[in-house]
Amino acid sequence: MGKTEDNKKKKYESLLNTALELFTAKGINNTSISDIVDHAGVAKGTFYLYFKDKYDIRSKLIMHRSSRLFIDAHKALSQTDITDFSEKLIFIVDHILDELNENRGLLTLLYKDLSWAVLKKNMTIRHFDDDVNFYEDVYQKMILDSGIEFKDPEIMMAMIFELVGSSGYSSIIYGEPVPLEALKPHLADAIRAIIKLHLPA
Amino acid sequence: MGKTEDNKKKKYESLLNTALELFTAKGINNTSISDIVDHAGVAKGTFYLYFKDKYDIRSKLIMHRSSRLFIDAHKALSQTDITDFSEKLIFIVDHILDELNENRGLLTLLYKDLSWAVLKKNMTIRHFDDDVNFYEDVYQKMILDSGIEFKDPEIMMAMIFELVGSSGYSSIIYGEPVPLEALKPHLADAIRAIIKLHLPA
Amino acid sequence: MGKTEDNKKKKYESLLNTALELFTAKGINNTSISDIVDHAGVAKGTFYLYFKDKYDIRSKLIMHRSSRLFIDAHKALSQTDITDFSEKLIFIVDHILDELNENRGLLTLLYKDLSWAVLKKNMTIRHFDDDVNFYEDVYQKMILDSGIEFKDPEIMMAMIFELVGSSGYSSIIYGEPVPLEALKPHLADAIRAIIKLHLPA
Amino acid sequence: MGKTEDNKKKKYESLLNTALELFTAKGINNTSISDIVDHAGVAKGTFYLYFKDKYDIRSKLIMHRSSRLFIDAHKALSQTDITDFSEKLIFIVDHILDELNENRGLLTLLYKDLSWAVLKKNMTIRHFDDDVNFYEDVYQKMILDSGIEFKDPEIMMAMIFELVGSSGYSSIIYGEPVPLEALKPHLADAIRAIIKLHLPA
DNA sequence: AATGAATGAGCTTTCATTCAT
DNA sequence: GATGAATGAAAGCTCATTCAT
Repeated sequence: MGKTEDNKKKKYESLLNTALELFTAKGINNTSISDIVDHAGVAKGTFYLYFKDKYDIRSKLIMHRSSRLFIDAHKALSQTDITDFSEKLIFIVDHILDELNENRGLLTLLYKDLSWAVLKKNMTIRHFDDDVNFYEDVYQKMILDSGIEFKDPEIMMAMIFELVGSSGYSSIIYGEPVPLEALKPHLADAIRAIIKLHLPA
Repeated sequence: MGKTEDNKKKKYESLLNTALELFTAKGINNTSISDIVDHAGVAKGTFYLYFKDKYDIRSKLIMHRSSRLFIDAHKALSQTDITDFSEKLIFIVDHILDELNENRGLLTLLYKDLSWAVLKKNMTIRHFDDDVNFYEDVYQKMILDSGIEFKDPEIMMAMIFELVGSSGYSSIIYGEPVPLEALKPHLADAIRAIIKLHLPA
Repeated sequence: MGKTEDNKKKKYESLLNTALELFTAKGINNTSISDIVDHAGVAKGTFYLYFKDKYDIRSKLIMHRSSRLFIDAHKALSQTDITDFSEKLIFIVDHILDELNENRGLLTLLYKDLSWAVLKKNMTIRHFDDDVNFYEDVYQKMILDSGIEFKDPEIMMAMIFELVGSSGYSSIIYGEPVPLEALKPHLADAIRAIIKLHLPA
Repeated sequence: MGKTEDNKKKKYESLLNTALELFTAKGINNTSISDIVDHAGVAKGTFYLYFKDKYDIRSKLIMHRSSRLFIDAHKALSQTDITDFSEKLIFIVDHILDELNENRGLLTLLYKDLSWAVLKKNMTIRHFDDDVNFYEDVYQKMILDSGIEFKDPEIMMAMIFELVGSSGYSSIIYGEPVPLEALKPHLADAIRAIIKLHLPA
């Protein structure tokens, strides 16, 4: 890799990381591009070499970071000996919720703009070498491995995703209706119940 | 009510209604206070007599409008002869989703800032004479009427609320994972399953 | 006139006058709105209360100042006892050229954007109380007074206007093909010749 | 011509042609050097190897293109059997106006910065092998051929040039005071009248 | 000669807020 | 209470120019 190429990557990543910090700390509305470049130590014009605007860098961040959440959860799962499909999914859910609980800034960033629809559409774009498509690479493989022929597996996944995301957000950020640890078993029950609804007759 | 009093109310409501129109049409970020007062036909200074800022008027709007959604749904329910608790809840859910489907601007406004936590906390403030507290006035009464002693009724309601809100949003706005009409039966099944989980042993 | 009203007029005129000074001194391309408001002693936002942008203030200036040139020339004419139509026109031309020769900044500002087409179209708008429509108020009256029924009087006027404006500009700014005083008699001859072409058969 | 030499010429001309396209399409103020190099397919730095700035490339363009107008007109003239001096000039004028009418972008580019003064001064610089000096190579030869000893032939030419340029611009761009075809005979008459003024006694 | 990443001064424009009337 | 002219900080964005490669 040439010196220039190297430098470019450095600046690009510096901008991404800085933006994440500021977005999670102050929110995107209160973060200006001047803020970002100042903290990243690059000139203002440089920002526009890599990103269209604030919302461009945000969406790149969201996709990259949400991918990482799924990858991490999946890695952790592979080091357990859980075999049941439901329990696998619950493990992943718990793992992701724990990570978000540790990093509430990230949760806030992701939550506002990450629905199942957005995730599914964008997960196919690999922003970095290690981006993964959860729906295709992980979820569908898990279903295949389970040997079960679910009815409407995508709707099933979408409902679980929305339930977990939305309830998890409320629980972590507001402690409502109960704190995360208290919510988890209820979520697990609900997930099992939703999966059961989609088992073949 | 005096003439002055009358005039005050008029200006106040003009501001509220105009803000709703503009927020739903252009989003809150792209709506300025100048926009609001211009369209409302009052002077700029007048805005500050009634509201602290843009976010103040928004939160007042959200509470008022979400209340109305529940009131309308509940009124419609009272004109049916549905008696089963699950079916009542499903009726309310369908009714609200239909209204939001008709008014997607409102959905967008409400969605980002309306979680179970916010709703529960704010529903106790009556902004207008006809505001209603769904959780206390409607939901708890429905439970009482059902004669069932649910386990953790608030967690049950919260999960249903988050599942419906989040999935409904994706479905209405993006058509993902399926359009609203196709989603409804799946949501109904999921709601019944969640309720079942909370039936007394 | 109220105090506020008075103040408004003051600021508006301050902006106009300052803009003229700067445009003539540095050219419009090298004059920023910051420049204008700084020199005019008003806040930046104030500029936008009165003008859309730099080009809006320019066009208002052009119309106002070109009107004044014609008014001044006409006033001066009325204090002579010239009766012949051609000589009247030549007097006006000389007078205007002399004024522009004294104020080359104004000439530069006017020249690039003031054609017969623009002048005719805009002269009907009265930007200030004393704006005058040269074509309707002055020129047509002069024709009437002359008692002559010219062929195509508008084309005649347009050609004279363009010839004088364009040659005058070159002469004043570049001294080409000859300095103004040397050019005047040639222009006078050409004007008489053009007028002669439009005399009735 | 070596390969490198060849390549240089190619880049230079690519820049010139691209600049002309963009200037005529969007105006010089709205054309950036980035625009030019992007469309020309060369690197940004390369621009500065050949031109000082935007205005440098413009003035080179103006001279080159205005030369071509006169060359083309003169070539066309040589294929007619017009012998009279006035009619020759009128033919050239008509020819140039027709070309500019077909290419209004070029007209706009030329008009703002092309007075008799500029033309005369710059026409002596040969930017390309085929550049021609209208004043020296064409006009003075035409006068010689006519056998007439005009009074002040340069002033005569300058006035005709300014009259035609300025009236033609208004007519083509704004249709004022009349469209080009209607203007032509009036211009021809005016040209003949001006020439007549400069015939020897 | 040619490149194009990087710069940062400087631009236009918006807009929440104030306060004299 | 109601007004709306005035403010000026701060935003997003552009772009001519440089210079290491």
